[in-house]
Amino acid sequence: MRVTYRGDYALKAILDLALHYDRGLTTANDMAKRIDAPMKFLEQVLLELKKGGFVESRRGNIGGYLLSRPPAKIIVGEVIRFIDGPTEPISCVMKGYSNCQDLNKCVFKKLWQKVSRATSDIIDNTTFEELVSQVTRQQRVLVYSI
Amino acid sequence: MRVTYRGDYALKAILDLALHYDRGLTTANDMAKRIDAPMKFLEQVLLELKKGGFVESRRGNIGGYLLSRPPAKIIVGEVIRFIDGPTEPISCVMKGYSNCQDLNKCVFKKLWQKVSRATSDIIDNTTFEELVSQVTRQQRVLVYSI
DNA sequence: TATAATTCCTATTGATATAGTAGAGTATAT
DNA sequence: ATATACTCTACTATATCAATAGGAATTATA
Repeated sequence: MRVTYRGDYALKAILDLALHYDRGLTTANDMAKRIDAPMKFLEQVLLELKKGGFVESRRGNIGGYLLSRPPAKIIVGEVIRFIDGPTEPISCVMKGYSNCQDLNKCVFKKLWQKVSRATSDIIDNTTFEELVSQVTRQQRVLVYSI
Repeated sequence: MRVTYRGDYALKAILDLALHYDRGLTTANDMAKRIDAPMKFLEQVLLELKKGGFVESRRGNIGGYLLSRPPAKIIVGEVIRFIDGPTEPISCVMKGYSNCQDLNKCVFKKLWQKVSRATSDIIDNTTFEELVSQVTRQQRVLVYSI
């Protein structure tokens, strides 16, 4: 698995929207500043996220973006796969691939399947609700420590 | 983590040598046929593996390659990192990277660190001795089932 | 109705990585 | 000598990545 800037921005964009969930729209411009992404690049990513059904948008003056589902129903693995493609470390372990002919190859296939499963266990069991609560928890800690 | 063809061939080459450990040299040509890799490409990979101290070679007539250590002392993670580079899913979790300024970014950093550790747990605890015994076990099963 | 703000859409670019291909040079057993 | 095999370097074609750019379409509001 390799997370690209697209993927990184996508996750950060959704977290940003999750942190503002139920509090109106967020513009690409504001978001870009907060997550430190080039705004025009972020726009492309947001457009993709819209096609993926993760976000909705409103055009025109005072337009912007918002989540199309509550943060609890958006899963990290789902987003990153949609943006960056399969998370498997090598194509031979991807679904739809025929079995290896050679047994020597198969021992590696098993290894990569393990890696693949371990990765999925993490990214498919993390929702943006959890991430939001992690952020707010962190912020409380910070406030106390000041 | 993404395993390239270079990495894939490197692992398969070392397994091939491990299966012939203590039984003389193996030529790039023979190996290429067995692991189904373009021979000239494999040569480049073997040269790298030599630089990495994983294999040794002998030139000239009846030359070839052999492992420079017993299979029990060669670890998958070591090889794949040497050939394909860091296995971290994103650069911000790599060693030598400064901490994130923004807390929002940090929740992802933690996530990718988890993925990174889970991956390392697997690839850094698998030796070629284990892979060899898996292969031979498999072959026994096959023989019985014939 | 004009305007400003905003999303939507597509094209282009520069850099880098990937997966080879090719060919000549060097060493060595017979 | 010669055949065989490793060594070294250069080259190429393709794809991916990370933007950058510019304008079209939409919408609230003055």
